[in-house]
Amino acid sequence: MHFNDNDAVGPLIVKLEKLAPLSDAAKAKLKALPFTHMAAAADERLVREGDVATNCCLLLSGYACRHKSAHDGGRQIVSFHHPGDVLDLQHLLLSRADHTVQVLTPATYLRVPAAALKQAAQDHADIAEALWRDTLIDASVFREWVLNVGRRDAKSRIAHMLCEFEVRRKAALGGSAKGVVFPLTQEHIADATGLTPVHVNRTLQVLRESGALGRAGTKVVIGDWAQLQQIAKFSPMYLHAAA
Amino acid sequence: MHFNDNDAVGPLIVKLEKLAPLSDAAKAKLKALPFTHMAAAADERLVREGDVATNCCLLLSGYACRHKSAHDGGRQIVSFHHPGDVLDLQHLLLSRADHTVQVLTPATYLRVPAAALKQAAQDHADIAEALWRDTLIDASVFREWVLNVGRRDAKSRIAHMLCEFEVRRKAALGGSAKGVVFPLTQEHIADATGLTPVHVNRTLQVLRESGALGRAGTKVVIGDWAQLQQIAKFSPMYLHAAA
DNA sequence: CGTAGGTTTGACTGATCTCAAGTTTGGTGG
DNA sequence: CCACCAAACTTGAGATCAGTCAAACCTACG
Repeated sequence: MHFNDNDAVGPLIVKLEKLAPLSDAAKAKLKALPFTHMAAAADERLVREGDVATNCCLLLSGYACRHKSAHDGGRQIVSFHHPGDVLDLQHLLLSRADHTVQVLTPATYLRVPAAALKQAAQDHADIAEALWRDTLIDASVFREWVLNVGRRDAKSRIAHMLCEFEVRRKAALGGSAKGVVFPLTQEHIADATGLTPVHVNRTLQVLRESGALGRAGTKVVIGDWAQLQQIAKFSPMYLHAAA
Repeated sequence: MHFNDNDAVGPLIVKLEKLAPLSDAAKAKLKALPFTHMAAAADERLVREGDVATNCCLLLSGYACRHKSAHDGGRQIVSFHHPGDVLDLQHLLLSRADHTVQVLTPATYLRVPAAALKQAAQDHADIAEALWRDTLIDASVFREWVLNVGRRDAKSRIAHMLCEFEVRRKAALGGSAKGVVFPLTQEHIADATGLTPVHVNRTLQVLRESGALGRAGTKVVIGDWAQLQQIAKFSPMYLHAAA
């Protein structure tokens, strides 16, 4: 199922041009990349911790996360991903996956052989720069998560995680924050913040009482965006304008 | 104080060759890099969070760390560094520092203009690959830290952090684990693990009682390396053989 | 409607934090 | 070599945040 219509890799080019200017030759190279359109059901795993990964995935629709497991079975989500994100660029140079990639919702994505993308980066310094910058921003976000999980209390920790999610969602999809529904269960939030689902539940109640958050059925929604950022002491510098 | 003796960048070449094979042309390019020999007193900051950073630092001797501050003043160390490490490769492509770089001990390092190193990477795909791989391993280590801080209890958390430190120290400097003295205060350990110094103190006592750790004056030393790894459930896969 | 997954609640436990003294250590200057 | 000092480490008691376990309760969806 190899297409070569130019539109399919469009989201990749859009993404990379935000990171570094691309020459026409580089864009042509990207358009010539082999790829496969894929669909994933909710909760499907794209890569498993310990696998040898030979593909990179460009998320087209839906949401995904990356997570690791502690020895006792505890799960830690280390990042969330939005449409347009490349999920596993580290597999260009590190073949053994140190974490699992899993979609949260039904999703579609483009699967590109890592070797082909790596070759594109070797041939075009501007492609390499864009991809490299993307991975550096990734690393900056991980650093912030270490701080978030290590040094903030439950309330600001959850608020901070949701702020980041919203800023990145908006960068990918546009729209305004008010009323945004997060595609997350309380268990996802717990796994991302290093808290238990029970404590997340209680903390969300507090955040709802203050109006910072609201609810849409069973899902969390933003109530007051300014207040949520205030509670989180959120400052998006660490995203390096990936936003 | 610009040298051009070939030996000075030797540690950089040694480091990068562990990450990717380098052509002779690439090595020549690295040897021609402009640099300055620097010395830092204990606790000196090389880069401050928020700075525009225009240099990269290759640590020659001594130890360093990177850390971020929470709004309430809480400090979170996000990585430790050993001789041979490049401290801030992210500044090749992200000019604004999202964290502080600080030495732990008196140290010497080579300061290289980021622009020159970036140019070297653009001219030589093998240099780019080695540097990129280094930053990807960095990111993998951050993911492990998120897990460590988010999902392990104080005892295994501290043990895990010390295991990583020792594996990386050994990769940089060689020698055996038994009796290794960590150049860390209990406050450093607390800042790296998201615990308070008081609780670190109490937990270290437990680890000493079991024999996993010992002491040399006021500093922590490894008592029983196998037991320490067992307590941490330490598995070095995430270091991607940076070890 | 029935069901499974997700959420909520209560009561209790426990790990870690806080604050506020001490005590030891390692370096420094006399 | 000793006395002193600052930094680092220890200790205790009490407070709290977050975890555990177990049972209900929703709510989306087939």
